[in-house]
Amino acid sequence: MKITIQDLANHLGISKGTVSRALRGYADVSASTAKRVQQAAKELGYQPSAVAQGIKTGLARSVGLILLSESSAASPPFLMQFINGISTSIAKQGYTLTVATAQSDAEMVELHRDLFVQRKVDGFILPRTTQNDLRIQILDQLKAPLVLYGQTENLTQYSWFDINQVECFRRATARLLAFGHRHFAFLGGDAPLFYNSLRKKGVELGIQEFDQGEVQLQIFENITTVADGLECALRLLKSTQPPTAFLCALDLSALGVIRATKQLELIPGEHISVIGYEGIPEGEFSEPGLTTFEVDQYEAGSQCGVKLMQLIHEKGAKVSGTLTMAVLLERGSDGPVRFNSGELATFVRNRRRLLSSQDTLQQMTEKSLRN
Amino acid sequence: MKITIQDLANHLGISKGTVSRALRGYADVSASTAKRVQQAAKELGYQPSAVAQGIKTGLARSVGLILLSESSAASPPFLMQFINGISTSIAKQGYTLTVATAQSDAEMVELHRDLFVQRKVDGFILPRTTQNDLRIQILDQLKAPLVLYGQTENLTQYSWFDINQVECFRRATARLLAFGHRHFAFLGGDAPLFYNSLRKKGVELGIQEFDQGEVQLQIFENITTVADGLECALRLLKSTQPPTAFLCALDLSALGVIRATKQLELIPGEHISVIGYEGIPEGEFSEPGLTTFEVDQYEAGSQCGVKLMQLIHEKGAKVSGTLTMAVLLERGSDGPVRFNSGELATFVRNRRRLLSSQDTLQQMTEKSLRN
DNA sequence: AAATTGTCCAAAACCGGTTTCGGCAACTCA
DNA sequence: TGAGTTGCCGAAACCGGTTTTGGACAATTT
Repeated sequence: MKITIQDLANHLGISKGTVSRALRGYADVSASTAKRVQQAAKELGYQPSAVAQGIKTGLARSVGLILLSESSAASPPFLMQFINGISTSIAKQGYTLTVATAQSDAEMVELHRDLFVQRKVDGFILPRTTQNDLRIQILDQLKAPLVLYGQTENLTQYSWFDINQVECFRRATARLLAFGHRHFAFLGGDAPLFYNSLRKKGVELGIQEFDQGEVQLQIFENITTVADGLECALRLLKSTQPPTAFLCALDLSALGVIRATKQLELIPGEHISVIGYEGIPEGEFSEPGLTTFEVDQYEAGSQCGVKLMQLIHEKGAKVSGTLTMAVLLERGSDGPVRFNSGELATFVRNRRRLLSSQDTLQQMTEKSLRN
Repeated sequence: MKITIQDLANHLGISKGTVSRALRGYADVSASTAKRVQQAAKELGYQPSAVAQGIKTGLARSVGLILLSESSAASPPFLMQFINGISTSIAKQGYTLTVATAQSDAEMVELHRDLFVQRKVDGFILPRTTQNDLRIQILDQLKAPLVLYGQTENLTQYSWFDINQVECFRRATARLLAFGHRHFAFLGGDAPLFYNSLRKKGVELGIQEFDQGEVQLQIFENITTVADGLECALRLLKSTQPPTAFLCALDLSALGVIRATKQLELIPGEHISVIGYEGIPEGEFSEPGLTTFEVDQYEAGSQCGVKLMQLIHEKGAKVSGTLTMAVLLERGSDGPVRFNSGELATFVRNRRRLLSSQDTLQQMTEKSLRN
């Protein structure tokens, strides 16, 4: 059914070795024979089996990307563009992307090991790096090529690509300080992931640079969904010392904060300020638009792919790290401070009284209508 | 570096053929030898190379999923769960998922051909099926196993999995008719894709069953984003014969409709009704929550994976189609009709007059403040 | 004219597995 | 005791490529 190199050789009346050398461009094949072979290969639609090639070269011509399925009740927004970037950048060298999902950290490690020892992939891209990443440990043992999307400790031994998140959050903080804000909340994301410490560090750095002893910062962790952000912001805004500026590690939680302001009939960008990070499409359509850092996930995937190709092909290739910036999208969710924390607390308290009296009014109206 | 079957055989002082047979569970190996081999394999961490295995069996133990990158400025919301479903269901038989992206339809077809001819994958899952799918044509020629996620014409020759979208939209339409709505808009999605015709058919069927000659239906196509839905709904609501019920092929466009109502200060579920399809997470957090059909993408991926495994392994396996239902999530965006189309038009007209006079007022205020 | 060099290709070895084949030793049965 | 089974395993063939080796022949040099 499928045509093999032997079929092609028979068809041309030459040996399969010659066919192979002709197709791979060796010099010891006459130009005329080479042309004849290439012609015939095209006509008969012959393409060498990647599997058979792999056995001699020891390469599967595929790279692995393993995702934790648990984390993704909502799909990681970055996924499609990231995959697209990887896939496109490695396609040039005939590589494809193998995607697998693990249900737990333990399975994650196993999967990396198995895929590599079974030669299903030649290397890995590791997103969502942690402080002490178990995947890195096992892949180190196996001497498997890897590229990190994100940073970790002891970075010098690995190739990696990342956004300068410390700088992003430093700038975001400086921006809000310049707007006059003095009471901050940092809504962190997945605590075990390295990005979280970087974003937090950026905030702390920004405040430290300013430092006049008057700045308040409250820090929260594991605020990863809209619901989390909503709940956290509601609690804070109802407190006696509410922050006037919310720095969110993730756009999703920032959208939750905006939703909380809606419930209290506060206006983001006016009564309070919110800045997110990632640049998910929904941020453009919230009311007001979410000020955030837009990350180019295609570029990230692409760079990771290129770096991994270098490690796999150029033996003795140096590892390399790259840090780029995300772009600040200035939309409407942040702005000059209007209330300080105390004033905001009072404002919210009055609003809630008003709202609940409206509720009561509405309940009374409805009740009277039902009777 | 990597341990081969020969290494293992030498280590045990037996032939590699015996090692292979022992590991694959042949009966003509003594129980004691088999145990010894398995023990040693575990200790030395030997796992057979999938590449080398593949050359004899002719299988790559991987299935292909090729995505059109152009379509995904926003990531297809379904992606992560779908991938998770496929990956998990095929992992049992040692299969992995190969994901590639194409930039155009032509490249899409090429990629399918090349990946199969090069034996990088043993079969394909085809999402986003069209009426006359080019991918199917080429894979037919190659006799490549395939499973459709979605339907197409001449379904009997293929294995496929799909949601009964006709029935979903028939029910949605019947529901809105029962609520008293008589003026409908159907906001279709990608016109070339087969799902679009199915969802439209469901709407038409629902209306036809009811048919008292008084129902109006306006149909639109290629409304695939929030922005599209917003723009389309604004235009419709400002018209002289606005629909009171919006049936949206996609949740994203339904969210756009809801946003349009916000701009006009209409209340979805009260002044108009909106129903979506897909069950994206954002639908839960809109105000009001979006009534929609929730599709289990994990299940979809899983079923596609299982069907494909059957086609690849059980030779002479029958093709099979499966149709399941999505679950209607009754949230707040639809409800009993309040205005008929004419009344709604008047209502909107008055609202707009009011809003623009507010705008003018605000402009005047601002102007006076500036002076 | 003989020796050397260069060109081109067939043959064979190899990659790491799987599977078939055949043979030895031990056992069964008449 | 001898023929026929059976259990177990080594040897070898095979899968579809790549790469090395070696040889035939022509062209060039001496």
